Amino acid sequence: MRTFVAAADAGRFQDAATDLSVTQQAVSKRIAGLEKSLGVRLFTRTARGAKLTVDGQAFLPHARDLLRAAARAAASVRPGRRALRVDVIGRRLAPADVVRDFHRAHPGIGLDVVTLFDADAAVAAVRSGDIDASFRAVTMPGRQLPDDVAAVRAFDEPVQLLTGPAHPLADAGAVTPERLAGRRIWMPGIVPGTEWAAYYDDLAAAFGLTIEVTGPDFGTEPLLDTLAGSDSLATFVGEQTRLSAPAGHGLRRIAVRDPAPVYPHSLVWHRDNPHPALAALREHLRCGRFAHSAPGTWTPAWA
Amino acid sequence: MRTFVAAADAGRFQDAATDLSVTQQAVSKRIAGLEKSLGVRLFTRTARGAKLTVDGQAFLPHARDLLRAAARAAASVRPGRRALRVDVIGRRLAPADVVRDFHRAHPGIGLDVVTLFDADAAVAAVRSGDIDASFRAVTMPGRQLPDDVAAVRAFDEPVQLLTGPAHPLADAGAVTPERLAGRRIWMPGIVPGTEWAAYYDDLAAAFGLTIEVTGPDFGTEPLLDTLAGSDSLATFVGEQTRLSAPAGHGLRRIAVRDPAPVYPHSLVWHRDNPHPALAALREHLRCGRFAHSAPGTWTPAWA
DNA sequence: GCCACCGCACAACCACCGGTTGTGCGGTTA
DNA sequence: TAACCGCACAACCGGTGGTTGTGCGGTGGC
Repeated sequence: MRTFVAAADAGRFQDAATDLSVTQQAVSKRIAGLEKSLGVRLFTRTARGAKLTVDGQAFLPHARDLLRAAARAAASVRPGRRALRVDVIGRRLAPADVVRDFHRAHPGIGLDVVTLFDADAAVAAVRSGDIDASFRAVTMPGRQLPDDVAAVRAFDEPVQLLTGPAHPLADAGAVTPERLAGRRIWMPGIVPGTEWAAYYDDLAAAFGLTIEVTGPDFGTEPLLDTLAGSDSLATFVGEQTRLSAPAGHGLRRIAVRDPAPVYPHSLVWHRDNPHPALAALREHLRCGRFAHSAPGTWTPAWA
Repeated sequence: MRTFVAAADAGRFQDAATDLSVTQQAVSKRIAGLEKSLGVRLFTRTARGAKLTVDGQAFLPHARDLLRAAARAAASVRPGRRALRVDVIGRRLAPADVVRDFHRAHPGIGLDVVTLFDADAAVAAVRSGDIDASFRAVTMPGRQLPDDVAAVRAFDEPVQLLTGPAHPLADAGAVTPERLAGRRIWMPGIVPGTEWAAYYDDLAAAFGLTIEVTGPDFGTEPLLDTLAGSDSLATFVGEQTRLSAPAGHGLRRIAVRDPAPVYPHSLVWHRDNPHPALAALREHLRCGRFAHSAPGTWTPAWA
C-alpha cells in the first residue's frame, strides 16, 4: 500500500523506489503483486512513467485511509503523545455513555476506551500512566487514594428496580426504598470488597433492604431470564444501563423515588498527567448535562 | 492485524489458529512479531488462554478500523457491487463541490471520485461500466451521444472575470459582456475541440469578444502570476473554482451580468446502470440547491 | 495434594516470498 | 535514426514466516 501511494504520488516507479530506498524492480514487483491480488490494473505503464488507471484513482484514497489507520493504530500504543486512554467499568454502563458524549462534543480528540479488571488495577494504571483516567467509585470507605491520584464526583446515576412482568411491583410507576423492605433483591456477581458491594451494602442498611448476593454469576443473560420468570425476584440496575434484550423478556424498569438512590460515578486521574484532552474531559464533566446530586436523592455517606 | 483481532476475539491463540487455518505456533509468532514491532505487550499469557493488556485493548479498535479500511479498499476495485464511481473534470471545480455536497447529504453511500482524461474517455468509461457517472458538458455541437448513454443538464455555474489589481476593471463590481469587447481575454490551455473551447468560442461570438488561446499552458500558477502583474490581461473562471492562492496574488473576481454567462454542467450516465446510488445522485441534482438557468443568464444555443 | 491436561513459547527445519543485479524492450526526444 | 528513459522479465539469494516437535507453567479434577 505504501509503495502504491508513493508510486501514485511520484508518477514514476523509479522515483518512488528512491523515496522508499529500494530498487525500481522491487517497486515494479510490489505493484504487480498488488494488482494481481486485486485482480485489476492500477497503473498504465508509459514511456514517461506510470499513470493511475480509473481503478487506481478510485483505489488511491482508500489506500491513504489504510495508511492513516495504520499510523493511528501504531500511535495508540506509542508511549508519549497518544490518544486519551479512559477506563470505563463496562461498555454498556453509564460511564461509557459519558465518554461517547465527550467524543461527540470533541470529535477531534483521539480517545481509546479500555476496561480494567477492578478499581485497584484502575488506580494502579492511572498511577503508572498506562491509562489517563478512570470512571470508578473509588471513594468507598476503607480505600485511601494515593496522594498523586485525584478524584472528583463526576455524575450521579439513578438506580432503578428491574423486575419480571409477574412481579407485584411490575406495574408500579415508581416505588420508595421503604416499600422494598422485606422483598428479595437479587444481585449475583457482586464481588465483596468492590465499590458496588459497598454501595449496595449501604443502601440495604439505610432502608432495611435484604439484598441477596448469593449464587454464582452466570452472566447477564441467565440473570435476566430468571428475573423474567420470577414473581418475587427483583434487581437493581443503573438508569442508563443497556440490557441485551429488555423488550424480549418483558422486563420492567421501575423508578425509585423519595429518596432516589443514585450511584456516584467519579473520575480518577493522575495529578501530574499533562494530557490536554484530560483537562477537556474534566471540563466536559463539569459543564455537561449530567445530573449531579440533587435534593431528594440518596447516596452513601462516604460519597 | 487479522491474527491479532482473531486472537483477541477468540481469547485463545489456539482457537484463533484454527479459525485462520494455521498452527498455534504461527499465531504465537505473529503476535510476538507484532508486539516486537510495536514495542509493547498486547496479550497477557495465562494458562487458560491469552487476555488483552491495556495496550491491547486500546489497540484493538484501531486494528478493526484497519481491517475495515482494507476491506473497503479491496471493494473499491471489485467488479460488481461497489461504491458509486463518479468522474469530475477537476477536484477544484464546481462538479467536485457537487459531489462533496452529495456525500454530505448521503454519508452512507460509498463514493469514489476519479478524473478522466477528456470527455471522450468519460463517455467510453460510462459505456464500459468503468465509471457510473460523469460531469462533462457533452452537449457541445458535433458530439452525438450513443443511445445507451443519457445526459441531463445538472447545474449552471456563473462565469466570472479574473484580473490583476492593476487592470482597468479591477475595481468594477460587475461588468456586462459588452464591456469586454475589444479587451484581451487570455485563456491558455484550452484544447481545441473540447467542450470548454466550444463554450468560449460561442461566448466570444455572441458578444464580440476576442479570446486568446495562444501560448503553451504552463499550469495555473504561472497563469495567475502573469495575470496579477498585467494591466490588460484578464481570464474567465468559474464562480466556484478554487484558485491556489487568490489572496496572495491580489487577484480580483468580477461578476459578469446582463446577461450572466453560465456554464452548463451536465451529468452523463449509462441508461442500463442499475446502481441505486446513481438514482440518488440524480435525485440530489434535481432537488438540490444548485442554480439552474434563470432569466438574465446566457448559455450557448446548443446547451 | 498429586497428576493429567491445556495452552503458549522455544528450537530446528524448510519452502517461498521478496529483495537484489543484470538485461531486454517499447516509446519518447533530440 | 540513434540515444535515452523508464518499466518488465530472468536469475539468484538471503531472510521471513510457515511447519513439526518439545518443554514449561498454571489450572482443575479426583
